[in-house]
Amino acid sequence: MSTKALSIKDIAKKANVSITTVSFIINGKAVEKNISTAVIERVEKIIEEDGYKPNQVARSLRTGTSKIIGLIVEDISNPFFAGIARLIEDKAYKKGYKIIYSSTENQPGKTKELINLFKSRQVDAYIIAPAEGAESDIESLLQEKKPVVLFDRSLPSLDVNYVGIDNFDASYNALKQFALDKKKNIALITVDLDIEQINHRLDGYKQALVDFNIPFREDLVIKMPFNQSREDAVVQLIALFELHPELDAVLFATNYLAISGLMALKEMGKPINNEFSVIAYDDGDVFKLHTPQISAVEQPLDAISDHIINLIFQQISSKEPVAPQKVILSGKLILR
Amino acid sequence: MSTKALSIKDIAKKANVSITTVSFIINGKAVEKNISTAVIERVEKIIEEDGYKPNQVARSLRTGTSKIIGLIVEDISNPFFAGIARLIEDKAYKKGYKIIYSSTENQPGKTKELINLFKSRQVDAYIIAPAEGAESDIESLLQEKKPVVLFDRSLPSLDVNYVGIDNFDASYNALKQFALDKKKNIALITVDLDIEQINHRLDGYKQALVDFNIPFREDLVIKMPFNQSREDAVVQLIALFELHPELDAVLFATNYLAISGLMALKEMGKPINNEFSVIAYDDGDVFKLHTPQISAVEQPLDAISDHIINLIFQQISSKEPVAPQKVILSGKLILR
DNA sequence: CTGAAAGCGCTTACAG
DNA sequence: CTGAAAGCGCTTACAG
Repeated sequence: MSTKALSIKDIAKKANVSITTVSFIINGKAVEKNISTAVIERVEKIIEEDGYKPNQVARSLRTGTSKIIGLIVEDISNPFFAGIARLIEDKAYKKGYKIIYSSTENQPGKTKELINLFKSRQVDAYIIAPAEGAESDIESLLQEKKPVVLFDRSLPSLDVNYVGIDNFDASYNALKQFALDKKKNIALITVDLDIEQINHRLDGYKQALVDFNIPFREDLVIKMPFNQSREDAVVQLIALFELHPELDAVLFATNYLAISGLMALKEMGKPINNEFSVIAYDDGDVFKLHTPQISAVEQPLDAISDHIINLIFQQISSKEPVAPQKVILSGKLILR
Repeated sequence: MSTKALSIKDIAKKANVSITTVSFIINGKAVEKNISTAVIERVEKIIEEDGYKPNQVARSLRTGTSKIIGLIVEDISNPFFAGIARLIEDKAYKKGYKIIYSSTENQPGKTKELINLFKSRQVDAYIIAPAEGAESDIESLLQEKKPVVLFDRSLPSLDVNYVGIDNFDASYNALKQFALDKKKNIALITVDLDIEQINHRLDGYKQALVDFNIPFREDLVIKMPFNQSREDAVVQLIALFELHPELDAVLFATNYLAISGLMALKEMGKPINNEFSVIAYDDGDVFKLHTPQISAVEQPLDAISDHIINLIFQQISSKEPVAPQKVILSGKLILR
């Protein structure tokens, strides 16, 4: 019924105490401030009965904190980011924090815009999968001593917390498997983004070729345009597979590229078997249910989220600056 | 460098005007308030150069609005909700609004908690896929004249905006297809939630059986526990399929149940073909890439998000109360 | 043991 | 054409 929310003033009046007293009680400082038990009980009863909830906005303005964590990713609907978002939300919620998110679509400038927007909302901490060219924006956050954790993509030039998998290693292991299977013509289908994670996936591929004595061929590393439509990707990949009938193995550097690739193969009627194998980054139902099942590099979502949240709260709760940590987990090669 | 953000006071001082003047300029009321062009230009230059951004928290406290929309869903990592979240984010962003989200996991009480939390943050509008028993919480929002749009699941007892597909119709059409294919023993695999959307999916199934002269069998409607693990679901479904070798068609009422079902079938080595067909709710890559491809009821994510956002902004921008609308779209049966 | 008052950074009715 | 001042709902240093 009440169209207007209760304020601390209303509670104070009703309880016949000052708003100071109510504030101390709300914030659990009643004992420390020697408020009498009688008063505490009276006030708490009124708060309970009237369903009073402190106005967080006023609190934010006064304290400079918001209990909100900003999450900036490339695309919240990508299963990898959506999974991380879900797990982070859960863990943050348990500590009384909420998440506000935004997708950058890798648009340059969007990261800066989002950070400014979040700043003006007094966001307490930032979890960011940085787009290309986000260094300076994140640098400014660090200078202001804001808690920041990057994930998925590191920015090597910055001394900042990071959680991710060893992409070099993951690619290397995938290639090692191909080498064991006597593959000779192994393509890497990747994306034309100059971000560390993607670069490492390429580096691991190259190093493995060297170590296993497979000649590197420039024309077997395909960098697909990032903002390409699904349809265009499928067309391009069909052309690729037709152009290179000698291919006997493919590593896809992202889950959406793998999906496009599988669609291309399905359309062509080209089977996946001992003569033609594929491995995809980021495991998912689609790979488990595919016929045949698709081998994949699984990122440990739960461990990644755990580390992110722990690093965030380490920083939030400590007065002194905490030395940034780089947490590198292992991607798990799941052979099927 | 500046560890402390600029305030309107700093700008006013630097420009040698009052904060009132600066505020008018920031809020585009300069002309209306007859501020001289010289002053406007001077102030705007300083704002630009110093990169001043108004503190949104202070603004919220003063105006009672936050330019934040609250999104409450069952699970943000479910592809359906993640897709909606992405599209809504985009459309809201263009109007200067941001999204704060939370997952309820269908826990009773969680909705109330989230609404209260969002209220205390002065969220301007609510987009909710309501869990069981959320009626009274949403009712309280309506009484406070907050903009609210429900989606995915309607609450028939409330006079509130809603966007969703015609689930009765979608199930009916799926069953019609099965009838055309001369199916006789058609199971519905659904979830044990008493929410409208799920009930309608069952109702459409039943009505179609009547209309197409197929006997209804209680034992072919399987209500799986909502919070069941993937593994348990697969075990239960394998048992089901073994118990009912006479089954010749299955309609899965949610995408995750369909995925569990496909895993069960794969594990059993039971093929999907003319003798045993399936249709799934909520299309996705996993169904397109499956061998054979799986027919599905596609929800038009883009149209759903468009309607949600339009309804939200209709309410936000109008002074008078707007009559609630129920937008019922069609699910599209994609036969493969 | 408790309260009056300042102040967080804005917006806006009012005054001139 | 522009400014001083009140007030949004809190927290907290200070006073008694």
